[in-house]
Parts: sequence; structure tokens; C-alpha cells
Amino acid sequence: MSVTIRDVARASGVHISTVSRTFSAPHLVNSNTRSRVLACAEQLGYRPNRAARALITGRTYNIGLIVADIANPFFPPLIKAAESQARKHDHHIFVADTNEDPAVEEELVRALAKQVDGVLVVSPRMSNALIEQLSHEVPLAVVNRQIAGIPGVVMDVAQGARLAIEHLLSLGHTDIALVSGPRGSWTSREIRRSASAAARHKLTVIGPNPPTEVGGLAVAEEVLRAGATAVLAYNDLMAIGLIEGLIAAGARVPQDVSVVGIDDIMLSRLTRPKLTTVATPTAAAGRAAVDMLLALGDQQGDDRRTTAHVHLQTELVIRDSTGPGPGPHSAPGGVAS
Amino acid sequence: MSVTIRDVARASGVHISTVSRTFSAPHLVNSNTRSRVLACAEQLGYRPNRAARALITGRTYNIGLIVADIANPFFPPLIKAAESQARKHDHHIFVADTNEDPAVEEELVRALAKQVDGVLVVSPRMSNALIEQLSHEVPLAVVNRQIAGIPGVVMDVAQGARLAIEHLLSLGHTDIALVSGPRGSWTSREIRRSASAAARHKLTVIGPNPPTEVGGLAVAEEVLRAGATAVLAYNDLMAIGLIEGLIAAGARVPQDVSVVGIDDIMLSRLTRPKLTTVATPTAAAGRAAVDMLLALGDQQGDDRRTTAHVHLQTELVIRDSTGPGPGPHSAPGGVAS
DNA sequence: GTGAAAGCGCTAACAC
DNA sequence: GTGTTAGCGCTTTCAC
Repeated sequence: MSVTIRDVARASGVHISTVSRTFSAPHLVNSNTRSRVLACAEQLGYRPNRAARALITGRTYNIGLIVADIANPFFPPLIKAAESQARKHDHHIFVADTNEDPAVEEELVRALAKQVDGVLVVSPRMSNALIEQLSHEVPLAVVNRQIAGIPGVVMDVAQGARLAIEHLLSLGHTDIALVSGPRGSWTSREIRRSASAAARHKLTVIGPNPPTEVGGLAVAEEVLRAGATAVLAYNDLMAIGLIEGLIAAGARVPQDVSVVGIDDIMLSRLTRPKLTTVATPTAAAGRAAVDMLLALGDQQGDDRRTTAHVHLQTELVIRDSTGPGPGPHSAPGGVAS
Repeated sequence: MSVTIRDVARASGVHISTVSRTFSAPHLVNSNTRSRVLACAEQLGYRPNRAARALITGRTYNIGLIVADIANPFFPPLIKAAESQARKHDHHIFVADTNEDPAVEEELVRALAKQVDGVLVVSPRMSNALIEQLSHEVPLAVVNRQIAGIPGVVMDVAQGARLAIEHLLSLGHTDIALVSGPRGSWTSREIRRSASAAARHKLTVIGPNPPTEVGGLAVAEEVLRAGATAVLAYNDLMAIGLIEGLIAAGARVPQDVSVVGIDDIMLSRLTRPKLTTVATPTAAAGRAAVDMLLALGDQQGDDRRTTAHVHLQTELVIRDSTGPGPGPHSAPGGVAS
């Protein structure tokens, strides 16, 4: 039904292998022949069948991108950047959604393995050991997880969390809550580790929670019960949900409770109060991860070089959801200075 | 490198064709043999190579999804629903982003054609004629465009736009502006057509514009210059940008200008003022479109049945960005009743 | 119910 | 520089 290499060969009066070479190794073909073949191909609307080609070469020119939740606003900019970068290198991308389920992650990696040159797993929920194992079945890179021997790009949320906590401390907050993310999230553990280290006072950890608006909303009461005057949330979506919940419960943000998110998704500039948050470079991460994956494929068979790791800086963006806390200077009966 | 049908055949002491049948036509194989083969396959970690299979059967179990902008919040819920529905039918999906460029759309459809069972083009920007032509090269369905002979699902934005305009009229607005969307958008034309018909008074059309927050922000001045007291925007993102622009220009929303969006993206509930908008069922559209595409593939070779069209209802969601206009009842010097 | 053989569209030695 | 041949992993006649 579709036009094949054979049709082009017939039309241009050469053998199919010459047509093949015209497309896969043009320099090996006489320039006259080449233009004739090209002309015929063009006219017939011939397009090489990549799947057939891959059967021989082993290169599919596809990559797999596995994310926890396409509709979570954190991911689309990353997906877009990855797709764009992939296409720059003439690759197409499969996108798959795991719904935060580690079992689905594993299944998807295996299901895609044969059709791709590599798989990118973003914010994986599965264990390091499993990732390690899967990386033997298919070239694999990871975003938001640091694993020895597995190429990956991480955003430095530890640094970001530290900045966020320091910001809250400097505002005079002493009772800080950390609303953590989903079980299995490396990012969530990093945030917790770093925030705990940075908080000189009490740090109440609430979680794990689903990384969604609803997840944030659901813990509002608990935050208030804990007596926290400031909160660092696992991501912006949760922070926004939390703010909704706090307001619904009668608390004002930031007058009664300060809230900091992480990611700086588009939403964060647009909600009221505008969210103070830690900006993570998601588009850059998507691009870097694709580059990494493609590089992995190129060094085929080499004695494995030192696996690359990319570390991206994060940045605190102070907006309107954080304000002064009941610190030493504002204690009841304090001196007006 | 990878385990093939041949390895399984060797391990289970049968011919490769028996292994093949075990996976593609299990009923043709003796149940004892079958379980033996299955056991060996399992143990070796065998997975059929879909690309190789497709070479013969013509079915890839992949579908292509082409959208204008992955990072535009309108699309992710649709992509997620489509992916989920596709996977229910054991299909994987390629996602590609055209950056609103019709030429890229065309190129992507052709580039993906050989690797998929069908392509879904969402909110296409290319011409009907081109879509028609492409549909001969690969099974194709369309979202947000009505074309005779091409299966598609549309959201009834005409109905939505009418409801929105009627809502504004009932609030007493007489000078209404329509901020239209990108050139080539069927949805934008539909909205314009329907809004024009519904508006009994002046309707100032501003556009075409890029369907983004910036696109909305950019026309704020023009809206004010036009003297409009109410605006219907092509989508929520533009409406939100527009509101930002209006506020920056010193106008209050909804006191001075009412704004209605279209789509009801997640953001719309979270910005302040909360956006009045026309809710479009994007997830349902994604699912329906995938079903349609898969059905297309199944009726292979049939004398083409009447092509299906799905029409999804929309709904006006009244929130806080619309309010009373300077209608008859609120004219200066009017009677306090 | 199973094996043998041909072939999907293409590439990659190898001759000439 | 081009044709010949084998074969990637798999399905699908066709015998038996």
C-alpha cells in the first residue's frame, strides 16, 4: 500500500541497495544517480520506513519519556523541552503516564524498550535497584534522582529547600512545617533532608502526600493543628491547595501562615497571593536529559565511560505568600523599636 | 543482544513459528506446548518486537498525537486522557508539538505515518484540503475541527460562546469585545461566528492573536481603547493575560470590565478574580478521539462507512470575572429602585 | 498441531 | 559506484 524502496528503485532504474545508500550513506553514491533517485523518491512521496531500518541498525530514532502525571503542571514544560530537543536530533518521543504508580513505571520501560533508543524516567517512584536493573535492558536516564552508574539530571532542590527555610527563619518563623511529597520520591527525601538540616527549630513533617492540589488542601487542618506559622510544600500545586485550605479554615496567608512552594510552575505567578517558591529549571532539565540519552546511545559498545550527571541550580523566588512570623521581634509585649 | 523468538524456540524445543503462534494466535497451539513456550519466554524475559511484527501485520500499536503547544494548559489533560485510553487498548502514543506552525503539522503527520496506526491532530492550524490529503496517507482523526469525510470530535464552542455572550448581555453589557485566537483555528472562527450572531449590539473583534497569556496581555490597551465593558477571549490563558493587562492599565475586573474565557483550565479556578469561562470537556475529547482512531483502523478495507463525528457539549461556568455592565439600569442619573 | 519457507522494508557485507 | 546476497524479528501461507 505504501511506497517502498523497491518502487523507487524501479522508477529510477537502479537496484534497491542504491536507493538505500542514497538515504543512509549518500556519499557512497554517484551524484548523478543520487539526484535521479532523490527525484523519483520525491515524486513518489517515498519515506524510509524507520521501523524496518531499525530492525537492522538497532537505532529507532525514538525515545521514551515516562512521567508520573502529564496533567501535573510541573511536567508539560519538561515534556515540551524534551520533545523539542529530541526532534532537533530527528527523534520522536513516546510519552507515557504512570499515574504515580511504580509498577506501571517498570512495565512501561519494558514495553517501550524495543521501540526506542533510550528511555527517560522523570521523577521515578521505583527503587534504585529496579532502575539499575532496567538500565541493563535499555539505555536509560533519569531526571530527579541521583543513582551511581545511571546517567541523570537532578535539580538541586536541597539547595532550594535550604534557601526557602533560611528565608522563613529570617522572617522570624520558628514553627515550620514541611509538607512532603509522594512516597518513593527522591526529591521529597532531598527536600526533607536539607530542610531538616537548615531548620534550627522545630520542623514538623507532614506526609507522604499525593503531589497535587488536593494533597495540599487535605493537610491544611493538620498544619494549623501543629501550630506552624510557616510551611514549605513539596511542590507549588500542593502549596496552592494548602493555601486554599488554610483560607477556608479561616487563616490568612501570609499574615497567619507563610507558605513556600517548589517548582515555580506558571500558576504560581497567577494565584493570589502570588506564591513564594523555589524555581526549578524544568525545561533545561528536559533538554539536558535528552542530550544525555542520545549521547548514551552514541557511545555504543565503548567500555562504559564515566556516566554523566548534570546538576541544575535552583533559585528562591520571593513573592507574596510569605511574611513576617512571630519571631523574637514581634513577641507579645515586645518593645516597639 | 535482546532475546528473540528464536531463543524461546530453542529453549522450548519447538519451531519459531510455534512460538509466534503462541503469542499471536494462542488458540492454534496445543495447550501443553503453549504453557511450555510461555514458561520459557517468561524465564528468558522475551518480549515480542512490535516493530518487526508491524512490518508484516501493518499494525504498529502506536498512535501519533499532534498538538500545537504541550505547555499550553489546555492540552495536558487531553494528552493524558488520550494516552490513558490508548494504553487501555495496548497502544503507545507519540506526542509531538508544532509550536502553532501548520508546516510543522504537515511534516509531523508524514514523519509519524509509518510508525503509527493513526494520527490524531488536535486543534489543527493547517487547511482542510491538506488534512483531507494527509488522511489518504495515514488514518487520521481531528479534534476541534469539523471536516466532511474526516472523523473528528469537536467541542461545541459555538454553543459556549453564545451562552457567554448572553450572560454578558443579561448583565447589561452593550459594548463587547471578542479577543480572537490564532489564524487557522476552526475554534476561533466558530466562536466568532456564534458570538457575532448572539451579540445584539456592537461586537469589536480583536485579532488574530497568539493563544497565550502574553497574547491576552498584549491586547488589554486595545480593549480599553475600544471602549468595551466586556470581553470574550478565545481561551482562558488569554483571558487571564488580558485581566493582568487590564489591571496593570488601571481597570478593575469585573467592576470596569467583565472578562469571560473558554476552556476552564485548572488555572481558572485559582486566579483572582476567579474566571468566568466556558468549560470544554477536553479529557472526554481525548478519549473519544482515540476510540475513533482505533475504530478507523479496525474497519480496514471496508467500503468506508459513514465517518463518525462526535459533538461534545460545553457549559458556562460563572465565577468572579464578570459583573454588571453599564446597561439601562445603571445609567448615570438612573432611578434608584 | 507443528514445521518449512517465503517475505514485510530495509541495511550491510561482499563482489565486481 | 553499483548489484548481489543474506538476514534483522517476526507472521503467515502451505504442507504434513
